[in-house]
Amino acid sequence: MSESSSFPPRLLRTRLYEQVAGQISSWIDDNGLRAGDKLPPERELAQRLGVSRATLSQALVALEVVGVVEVRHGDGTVVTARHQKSSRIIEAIRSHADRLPEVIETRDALETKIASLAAARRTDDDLARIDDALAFMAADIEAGGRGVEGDERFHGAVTAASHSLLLARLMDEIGDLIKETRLESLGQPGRPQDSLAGHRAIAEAIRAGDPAAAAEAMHAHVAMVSDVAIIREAQ
Amino acid sequence: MSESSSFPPRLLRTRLYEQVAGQISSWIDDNGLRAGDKLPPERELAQRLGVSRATLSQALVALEVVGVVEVRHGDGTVVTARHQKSSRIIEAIRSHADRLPEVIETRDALETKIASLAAARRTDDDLARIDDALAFMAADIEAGGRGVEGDERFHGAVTAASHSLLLARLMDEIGDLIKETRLESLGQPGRPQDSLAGHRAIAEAIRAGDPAAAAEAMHAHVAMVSDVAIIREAQ
DNA sequence: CTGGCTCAGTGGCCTAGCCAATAGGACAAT
DNA sequence: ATTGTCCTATTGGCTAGGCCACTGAGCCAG
Repeated sequence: MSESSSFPPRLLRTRLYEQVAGQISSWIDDNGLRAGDKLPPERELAQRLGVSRATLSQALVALEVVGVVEVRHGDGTVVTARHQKSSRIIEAIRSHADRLPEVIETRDALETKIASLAAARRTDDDLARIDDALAFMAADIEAGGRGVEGDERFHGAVTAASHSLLLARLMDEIGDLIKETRLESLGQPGRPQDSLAGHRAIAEAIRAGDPAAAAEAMHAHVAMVSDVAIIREAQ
Repeated sequence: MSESSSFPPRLLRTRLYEQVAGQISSWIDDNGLRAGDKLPPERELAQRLGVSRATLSQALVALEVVGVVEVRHGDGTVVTARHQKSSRIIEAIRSHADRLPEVIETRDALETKIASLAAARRTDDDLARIDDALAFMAADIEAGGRGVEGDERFHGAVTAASHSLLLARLMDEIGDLIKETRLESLGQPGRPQDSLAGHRAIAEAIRAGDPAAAAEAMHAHVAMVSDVAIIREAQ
């Protein structure tokens, strides 16, 4: 019983510190604060936001971990240089649907390399996992599914086969973004089969231990996904 | 007056919540807790660690932001599936010096793509910034420097010219790691000049608007850096 | 000009306590 | 048997108020 993915919005419950962190963050933007600028003292800030100092403190910890501010004992809280970057970028991209091409580009850059490394380094176990993913996707499509999960597993298995923690980490980083493109792509009629064929070509190149062929196959595969996204764009 | 880099260890001052977060994190590892497993109640945990509930709460916020745990009101605190991933990876890589090749690989994947995009999209302003960086590096080397900052500026300018927020974000992500390889590479005698020559080749391809040539030039450049790193490895 | 001192401002952390959400059991209704 | 309702112990959310520790700036003696 394949579950429809649109269920109750799972009404999010925010903790107070999250709201506070968000407000501070946007306050920083709105007032154009730059790196080095100071935030108001905790006591004042807490009062202005209507929360206790303890809660405000939690919010500051969160912002500190994310790298937006730096809390200096005895001195004050200052805005960091890294602000603007990191996490906000993901949001920015998510909001601009016309950023989709960027996701494709990035995916192409990473996965092409990953495929060639996988071809050079894959162990038999890696290969087995790749085949498993392929079989899973085939069965799903056979049963009328879109093969979304199989697709995800396949790319995960190939990434693992590349034996590069760093590349895996970056793929994980943009994982959510990729998932969106995946859903769009596999939603097109006939796409799942095409995608499966692409996967098979990639798998064969990896099995043969041919880096160049693997890279080329992966590039072609990503390009196929790209078509869809760009077509949607043009609408 | 170039400063010797070995100064007082700048004794780090940790906040209590950081220590607590660290302890909890390693406690999770040591006891082999898996996704879904529960942590002890806050009251008990705080007492065991000898801190107040407020401080423990900050630590949990930090761990939550990083994605190690999920705090559920009224239920408890559970370990997340994402544990092991993300932030820990960077540390793991930093500690294993033999991971350097991974950095090179990743850099190659990203920058090759960035170079080709830059060739296709660069504006005149982008080009001007690239030339500025080139000139800066040349002047630095002329004056006996190693051109470290110029190198950094150059790659930053090329990244900007690619006009891809996502790729820029990922480059930023591994920026620290790259910086280390940069220092190693440019420390070799004769390297700065070679590096500068490589940059010029890249810049010309971008100026000419030739994506394939730019990609190739960047690939060759990264490969050159790679040589050094691998040689060090073999020692 | 340098070094030591003081002091006001600011964050770090704690204690104590009430409020709110959740899970799970008891029990009624079906 | 199954389902729905209510109760309650457990557990996190948040606040209030207070003391301690650190920082930076100004002052003063050398």
